[in-house]
This record gives sequence, C-alpha cells and structure tokens, in this order.
Amino acid sequence: MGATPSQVASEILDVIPSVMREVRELMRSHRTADLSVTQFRVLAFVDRHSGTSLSAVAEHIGLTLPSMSKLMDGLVERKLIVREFDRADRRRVTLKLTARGRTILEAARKATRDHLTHVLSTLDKAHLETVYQALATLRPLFLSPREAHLVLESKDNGNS
Amino acid sequence: MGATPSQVASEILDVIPSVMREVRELMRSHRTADLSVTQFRVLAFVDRHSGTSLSAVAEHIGLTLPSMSKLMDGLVERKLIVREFDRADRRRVTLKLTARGRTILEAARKATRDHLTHVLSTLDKAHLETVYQALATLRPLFLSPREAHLVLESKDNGNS
DNA sequence: TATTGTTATACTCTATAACTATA
DNA sequence: TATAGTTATAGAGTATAACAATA
Repeated sequence: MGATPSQVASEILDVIPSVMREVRELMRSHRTADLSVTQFRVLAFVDRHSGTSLSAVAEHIGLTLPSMSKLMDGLVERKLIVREFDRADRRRVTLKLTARGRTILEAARKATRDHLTHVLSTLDKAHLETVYQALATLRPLFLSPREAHLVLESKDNGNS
Repeated sequence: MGATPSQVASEILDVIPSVMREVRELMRSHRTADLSVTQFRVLAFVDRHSGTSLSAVAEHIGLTLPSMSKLMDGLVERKLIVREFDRADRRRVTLKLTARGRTILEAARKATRDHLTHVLSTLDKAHLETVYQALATLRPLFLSPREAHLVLESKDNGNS
C-alpha cells in the first residue's frame, strides 16, 4: 500500500520492456503472420478505421509520415492493405485491409492472445482483474503525443 | 469485473507499445543522458551487479551475446562502463559502472521518473496502487526467456 | 572440446531532408 | 502557399555465422 508515482515509474521502466520483448518475439516468430508489433498495430488500426489516411495512421501509431509511408509499402506489397487515391482529394490516400490482411491480422492476434493467455493463466481472478484495470488506467495516459491533448487538456487535474 | 485472460492479452497489445514509445522518446531526448531503453537497462543491471559478465547481462536483458558485445562497445567508448578481463578466468569480462556511468544513469532515471511522475500524478491513490500491483504481478511472468524456466517450468499445465 | 567473447555482415526500423503532386 | 505523401539517405539496433582466445 502507498505506492508513490516515483516507485510506479521505476516499475514501468523495469517491467514494460520485458513484456514488449516477449510480445515482439511472438509476433515475429509466427509462421505465416510474421509481423512487427508496429505492423500489427497498423493493421489493427486500419481494420477499425477502414478508409483512413496515412497521416491519421501515423499520428495514432506515433510514427513520422515517411516512416509510415515506407512501412505501408511493405504491407501493400504483401497484399495486406490496399492503398488508393481519394477521389475527393487526390493528395490523400485511403487505406483498407484486404481479405488476406484481415486473415493475417486475426492469425497474429490469435497466436499472441493464445500465448499471453497461457502466460496469464497462472494468475487468479483477482490478479487478472488488477492487471486489466491497470491497463485501462494507463491507456489514456500514453496515447501518442499528438492525440494526447485531446484527452488531457480538459482534465489536467483530478482523474475520474 | 471478470476480465478474461484473452481480454487482458488484447489490452496488453494495445497499451504496452504506447507506453514503450513514450519511455523510449523520453530516454532519447534527454540532453546529456541520451540512452536507448536497452542501454538504460544495461546500466541499471551492471549497477546492481557490479563485476558481472557479458553473458549474464545479455541473458538478463534478452539480447544475443554479439548484440550485447556491440552495445557494450558503445557504453565503454562513452566511458560509462569499464570492461576488464577477469584475472581468474581470462575468457570472462568484468563490467562495472564508471563514476560518469553512475551519473548518467541517475540523470536518465531522474528525467524519466520526473516525466512519468507528472503523467501519473493525475491518478488518485487507488489507481496508482492498482498499477503498481499489476506491474508487480506481471514482472515474474515476463522475465527474459532464458530466466523464465526458473519460474515457469514447475507449472506448465494445460494449454494448446 | 566447451565456453566466453568479438568481428564480419546484413537486415529491419525509424528519422530528417528534399522532393512531387494536389489543393 | 499549404498539405499529403514519397524518395533519398543515414543511423541505430539486432541477428546469424564465423572466428579467436582461454579453460
């Protein structure tokens, strides 16, 4: 009881990188999917926001536009995403998952989920709930810098 | 209430990468420290285990030996770590922080901690405690693969 | 022969700067 | 002129394979 923000910060620095490394290896070692974590996140975002633009994806994920453009090259080449010009504004690009993209995304999601589920299965309900609540708590605090103001500027003090 | 392992897994995939990206940018943007997260973790480990070997660090951090060797080149060149041959076994290397290494580590730690503390300061005590407990719960589940068996091999029950 | 570490090499990820096309 | 995106280029980070030195 009585964890200070400073202690929590130290824990974050210690634990989060380990979790990331494991997730990264899971994604990359999958037979057919073989995605980087960033690629996975991009597919998931485009799935939820079909027809979105490159800028929007870059902003959400937290990559620069050139980096995202190059990453997208790879996903388009692998036929996981279709990239077309917007008819209304031909500078814009519209992004959608292909059927194959949806399949691969689901496969990666399932593989990772299955593995993590296995790892997490050693936890009892109370611990599981704690982790779930903690992640829900952290989520709004660590949106990409550009999005952050949308949430943060209105509640710079007390939290819900 | 009643989060399933599967739901928690999805949250991990969604939230953890965002936290990582923020931490990474913090470390890299610091004026004097300018460390990658991995470099930071290496310094912290060597600080806690002064005189440790290269293999030990690589294993703890989850890098291959050649990768760690190269990373260490950088830290030695920046005079943050001293690397000497072990007198007892000349194949081994002993690693220690320099005074400068300790200073830089502390500076990076403080900068990151200060920023995270600011971010976390919007949380009330209960939420903070939840996050703290969750990280403590996750820690043993995501040790580096090589260390993992020490914890996991005794409880490898049913999962496909 | 086995172990500890290094060197050589290559690939992925990401960034900044300069550019093109459209508005 | 401003915006959306791409191309060119470079640097960090990591891996595998081959090697050297020591035990």
